[in-house]
Amino acid sequence: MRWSRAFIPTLREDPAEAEAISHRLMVRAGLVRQLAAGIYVYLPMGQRVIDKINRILREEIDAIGGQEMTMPVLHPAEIWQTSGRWHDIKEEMFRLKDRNQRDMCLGMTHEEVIAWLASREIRSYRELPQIWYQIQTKERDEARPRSGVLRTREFWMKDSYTLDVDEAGLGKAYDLHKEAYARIFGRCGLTFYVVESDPGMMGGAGAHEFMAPSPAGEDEIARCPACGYAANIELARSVPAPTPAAAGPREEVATPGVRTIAELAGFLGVEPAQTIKTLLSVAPDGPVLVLVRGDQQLHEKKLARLLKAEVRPAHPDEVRETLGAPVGSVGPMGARVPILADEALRDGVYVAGANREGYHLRGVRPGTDFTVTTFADLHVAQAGEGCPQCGKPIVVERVIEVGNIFKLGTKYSVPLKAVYLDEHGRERPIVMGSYGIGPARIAAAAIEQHHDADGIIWPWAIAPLQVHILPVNVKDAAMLETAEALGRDLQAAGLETLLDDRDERPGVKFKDADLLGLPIRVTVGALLAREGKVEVRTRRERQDIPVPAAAVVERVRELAERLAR
RNA sequence: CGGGGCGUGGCGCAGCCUGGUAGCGCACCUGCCUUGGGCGCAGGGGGUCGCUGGUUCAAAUCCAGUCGCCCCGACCA
Repeated sequence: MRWSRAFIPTLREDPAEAEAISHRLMVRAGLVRQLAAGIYVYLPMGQRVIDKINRILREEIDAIGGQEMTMPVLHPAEIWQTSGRWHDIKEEMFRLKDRNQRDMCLGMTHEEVIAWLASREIRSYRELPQIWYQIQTKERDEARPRSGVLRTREFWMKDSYTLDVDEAGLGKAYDLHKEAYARIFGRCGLTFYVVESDPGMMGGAGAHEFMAPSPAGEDEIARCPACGYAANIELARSVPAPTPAAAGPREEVATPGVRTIAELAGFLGVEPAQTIKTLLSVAPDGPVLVLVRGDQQLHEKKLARLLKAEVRPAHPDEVRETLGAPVGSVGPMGARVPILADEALRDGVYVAGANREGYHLRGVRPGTDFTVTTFADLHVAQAGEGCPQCGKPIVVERVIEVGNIFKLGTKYSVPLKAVYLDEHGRERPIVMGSYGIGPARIAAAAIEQHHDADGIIWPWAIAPLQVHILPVNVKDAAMLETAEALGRDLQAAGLETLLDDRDERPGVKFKDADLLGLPIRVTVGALLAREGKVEVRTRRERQDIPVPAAAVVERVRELAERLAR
């Protein structure tokens, strides 16, 4: 490929709207352009990266028995009404009507279509298992698209679905995907973790996410470097340090003006961990009192999961109405609503609000002084707390979710009547799994993990092209001819090349080469006339190695082998 | 949906507070020059200042509305 005839619109400066590193570099290197919030055009270099990733996806999913198909983006409302998600999902689904006023929507995912297909075509256990997949765009009206290509309203997704006769079959299909995913992300050059995740509205029995660590990520995980425990922060467990012992009888103390845990601890000279944080939450069935230790944060997702319902914090006037005291002075004593307490509060003696404005109680023992309806894990796991498996300190990291796998079970097959006859002639629902990977997120995560101040450093397997040939001065006939000859030779050797034949100053071309980040660069410059040599360097090491022109293919091959690992 | 910010040639920005008819850098075009890290000189093209309405003799500038984009939070199958 010749740069002079290619469309690679690089930018000298960072675009104003781009914040995340991958966003800035993808725009500056001419990979993508934004059409609207969360809607992107993939330019030729960006498309090549996506193609490379998709090729790896196809190879690995095919290898576990996946069969590629293509499903529609436009769906009739019926199948979504049947599964119940037409109503469960709100503004996030793009909805429209056709000319006959029939309800339609744009596909956010394809469980319904798969279940519909299976319901019509699968009859017998003899036809199972199946692994079906597609690589296609998904449409979701995201509340807030952000970080360039990391969270968009239209995005590519490799989504596969498994159909099995029973849970055991699903387990096998699930494990096959888990292994395939690890190979995929490894091949793409990503550092990643496999973490336990919340199945959420996908429903079902189990789920994992594949997470690429990066400060640009939107999710957090807790993991244990010692034993390998890893989970999304939404369900990560942790063992907080024991509550410091406290002596003294139960007594009411005046705490004028104290509103926060920090103020309370400071005022009374106790540790935050020796206090109880009392929060009133409102669930559909009414208010509940939620207690966490003063040094902990309530995780609303955990609370919602426990109550199996959406919850919201109570308004200050609701707090006063329910407990007879303002927010800063409330506590569990005497409360006439269900009390949910974090497990860290099973033991210990605490300071808690007295439900009387300006007063707190010392010497409060949960379970003794008041009745806890349910003890549960309700706190946010924090760095340094104990691993739930081995007790060693956990770490908390920001990550980009690059893939997820769900055990769906029969959540979609039952309503959509995707059933088969087993060997005894009994009708049974198909057991499903669903598995997603976002190719654009892989690309962005790779950039987040592999870049320097000057640009992208592409992992070999997903680089748009492999070798950047850079004649320093194209008006020098010998340089240009040598560069062209090298391009032909390298291509003949099976390598993908970009020849920067533009009549630009060397500095401009060097900067662009660093920005685009092809793994290997061959510079044809003054050394050619002097010694008959050109220079070969890797983008990562940036160390020029003089090589006789005739030995370039050999040298590049060696480097390629090393870079491809 | 709550909070904050920004819309001025292709890109990045100044001008706005204190109204007087638009400027800088880069990019682009022409010529000369230069060629190992975003050269130099000279000349040139390109903008209804997001949109609508209002105030005013006069609006990029003041007022109202509206649209778009970004960031934080909520949300996220």
